Amino acid sequence: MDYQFKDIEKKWQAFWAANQTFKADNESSKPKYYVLDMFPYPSGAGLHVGHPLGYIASDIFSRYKRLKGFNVLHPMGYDSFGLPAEQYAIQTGQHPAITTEENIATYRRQLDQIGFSFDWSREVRTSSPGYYKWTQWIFMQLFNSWYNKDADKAESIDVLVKKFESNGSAGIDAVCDDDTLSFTAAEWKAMSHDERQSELLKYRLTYLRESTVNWCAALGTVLANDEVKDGFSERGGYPVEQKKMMQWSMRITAYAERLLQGLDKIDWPDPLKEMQRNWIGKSIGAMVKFPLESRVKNQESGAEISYLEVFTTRVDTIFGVSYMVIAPEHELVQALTTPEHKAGIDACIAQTKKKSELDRMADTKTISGAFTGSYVVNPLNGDKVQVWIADYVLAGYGTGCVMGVPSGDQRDYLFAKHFNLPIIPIIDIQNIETEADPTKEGKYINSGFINGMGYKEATAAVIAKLESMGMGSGKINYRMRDAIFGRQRYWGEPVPVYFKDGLPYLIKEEELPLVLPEVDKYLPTESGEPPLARAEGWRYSADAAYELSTMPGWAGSSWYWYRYMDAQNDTAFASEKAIAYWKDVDLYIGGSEHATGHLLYSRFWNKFLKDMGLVVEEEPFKKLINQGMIQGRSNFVYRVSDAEGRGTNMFVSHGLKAQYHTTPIHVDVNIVENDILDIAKFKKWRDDFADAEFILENGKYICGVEVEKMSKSKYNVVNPDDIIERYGADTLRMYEMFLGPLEQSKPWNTNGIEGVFKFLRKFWRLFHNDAWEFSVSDNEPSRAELKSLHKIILKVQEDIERFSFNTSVSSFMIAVNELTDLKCNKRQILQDMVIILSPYAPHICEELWVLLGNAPGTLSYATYPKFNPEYLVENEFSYPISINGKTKTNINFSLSLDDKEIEDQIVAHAELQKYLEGKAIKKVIVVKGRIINIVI
RNA sequence: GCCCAGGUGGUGGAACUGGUAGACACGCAGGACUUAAAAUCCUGUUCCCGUCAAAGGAGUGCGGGUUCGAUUCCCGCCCUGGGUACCA
Repeated sequence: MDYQFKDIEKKWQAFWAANQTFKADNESSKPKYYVLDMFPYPSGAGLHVGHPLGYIASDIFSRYKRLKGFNVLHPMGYDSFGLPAEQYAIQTGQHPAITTEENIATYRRQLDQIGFSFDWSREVRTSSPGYYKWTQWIFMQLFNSWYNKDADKAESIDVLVKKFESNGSAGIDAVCDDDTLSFTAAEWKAMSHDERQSELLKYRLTYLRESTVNWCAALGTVLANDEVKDGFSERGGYPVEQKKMMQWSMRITAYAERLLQGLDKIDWPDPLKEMQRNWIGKSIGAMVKFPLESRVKNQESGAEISYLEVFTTRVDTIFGVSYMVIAPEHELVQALTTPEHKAGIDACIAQTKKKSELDRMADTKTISGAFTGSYVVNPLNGDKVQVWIADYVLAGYGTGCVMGVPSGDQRDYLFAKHFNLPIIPIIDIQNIETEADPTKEGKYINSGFINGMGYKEATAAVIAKLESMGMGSGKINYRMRDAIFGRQRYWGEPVPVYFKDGLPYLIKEEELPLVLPEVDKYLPTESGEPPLARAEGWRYSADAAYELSTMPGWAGSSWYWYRYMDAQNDTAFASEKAIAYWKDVDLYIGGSEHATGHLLYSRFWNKFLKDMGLVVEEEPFKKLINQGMIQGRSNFVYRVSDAEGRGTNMFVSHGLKAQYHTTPIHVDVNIVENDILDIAKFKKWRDDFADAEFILENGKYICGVEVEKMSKSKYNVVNPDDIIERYGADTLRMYEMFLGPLEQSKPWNTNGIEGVFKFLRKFWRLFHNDAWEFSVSDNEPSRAELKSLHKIILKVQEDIERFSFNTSVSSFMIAVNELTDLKCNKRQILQDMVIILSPYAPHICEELWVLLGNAPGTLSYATYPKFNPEYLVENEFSYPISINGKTKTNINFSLSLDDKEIEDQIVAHAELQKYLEGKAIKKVIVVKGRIINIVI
């Protein structure tokens, strides 16, 4: 029979499901190996061709590891809470659970078609109560914990309470809020219950704090940065401003140093580690207090403030300070502003509120700021320094307050130039005519007692001086901020907390899961409360209301790999035994776009769970591979605008669009063929295009093209379904690998898929005679056949172990081409070929495996063939001969000759004379088995 | 802006540790088989100049550098993609 991929694939997928071929056991005499994929968010667009890229790679690896004798855990699930389902719910009224359920069914069908060796008995869904019960449970453990810096780990809050009871707050070294009180044991005991709870909240690893959010008053909701475009909501185009709001936060900063140190112990791509290091942003510097010329009152806390404190990494430049800047949202701004400057300050704050943090940092061209009218005093030279506000200073980083040193910092330089503030040179070799010079070389000038010193000496001297004055000290600062953990959304895990007298308390453990209540609409209430406020009668008790915000998208994904170890467990997030067996993830494959989100939060929760003694490894993912993103190829039509700039019904072809005013509109790539629009389909595609008219070129409408992220909203999603229908899953699997290096991003195209399909047919044909009858020979293989086989045994093994799947597909092609040329149909060769190819193309291999006379289903647990180097031994090599680095010819030499012997023969070689142009040979470089270079 | 990655024929890519640039495919051109098409097979295919054949020259985003030798290492620039804390 010819290669009937449809029948074969259906048959084996059914076989694997019926026999639970890939079910992993939680005990085994084999070594364990845990291969994890980043689980997908089940979007309404279905699985697109980008998803399987990583899954195919991990599946090849899993199948390979089974062949190598490992007990492999390879699970799959769904990260099923998220914004898109909620937005869809808002538009249609459809409950997100229903949408999600449907999407998951689609995903499952699509995944099954590709022939993955997942253990589906362990499937997880973050939105199912049986799962999020444990997400809530972990939240509770965090709430019940504090970070003890002395022990350098999280501990139960009860330990802290005991310390307070015996010694008060003395000697406590915790990661906590900066407004904790000092008290004795007696004072602690004298506190009211509420006072104690309020104090403890400042230490808990999940806690409430004021955070800035994108607030859209018109929609009455908080928006993701994603939903905000240029200061307006993407939906509706309403203005968005920055607003402060009480939010749940996670004290991830407690783990900053451990998150940083842990990077050295894991096998992750260096760029990704680098991104995390930069995100954590450890900087060694100093805190410096600048006394205020006159004291002010903090209007929020009522405290008297006598100084502004800054963090700086260049304390040595303190004599170059010519102004001070605080963030526009800094709590002292109003207090520092003098009446005559109030108008300017208020205008500046209003401007800032319109910009997101990202805009503020990205925009270095517009320099804006305002003088408050107040002054501080430089503690080292007594200079009076103006206090400004400027939006390049962020309240969330450091102290929200920066000392301006224009000679050493470019942003400060531009700011000083713009507002005519002094620029003081402080280092002798500094050149500050046109820009700042941040040099650390040279000797200090204009710098009081450090004049003449070098950088290191000066830094130490300044810190020592500040410490002796009580005006500063050395300090390590992290750029990373605590993670905001509340979302004003419906489709997420409810936070297992209720409020009584304004203080948060956990619900009881036996009350878990706190199930997401039903609501009439998925929008915020008219008064701007989150959607959960709509749930009627949903309160903890008559005098205690539930927390109304839900958890962020990353909550459920921060521990899911443990759930796979013991997915059905009802009494723990995973049993101690299961965790002790599987321990951690050996190989994790996913996109680098998660570098500073998911991958950091997961490490954080893992470290916390380790501190609690609940898991055994400090790091969750031993080895990580980033698969590249398969990008979409978007098509555009160009809508012509009229004189007033309004869109018309007329669309102009790409080549002629320069003659009109146009707006590009994404068009579904499925109604475009080779960039030519199918006009009939276009008119049917959306109602508002039914009467569209077109300006064509050469009778065709040519669409514009752009490469961007594959996404439903860009109408550029390509499903794997069509490809499977046409070529089968084995072809899809091999083609996605053949497309290029796993780690590289690339736009999707199907240009080369025919070649892969032809390869599989060619492979099938090796086992069949001209009449398509199965026919293999039991004769001894020839030396040439064995050479082809052992070349591929070695190559595929090496390639899989360095995740170079594209090159092994090429090698398979070469091997099959060679065996076809040799007309090889020897069982000894072909049986091993089937095993080697099976991780890549499992269906066809299962079929051939059985045709070869093996028991069905045993291929997955067969043994990878052993490589024998004897078959590859060569005794001669055709050396490329280059003259001054330019290859001229090839000459054969025995590989047993040493460099000197080759050199002697080269010098005497007659054939080379014509290349030497009569010049003398200066030097001969022989690289054994590689190249010979003659220098003349 | 900042952080990270990438840029090689008409296309996807290969060259793993500084050692023959373009493997393997796609596409294209020509041919075989066929009434025809599909399928299959064979030959050619980086560019320029040129030939019966050859022999030259250029060439891995751009400009420099190190080296006997650079796609690979270093410096500067340009372009593209990802992240930038409420997309996941």
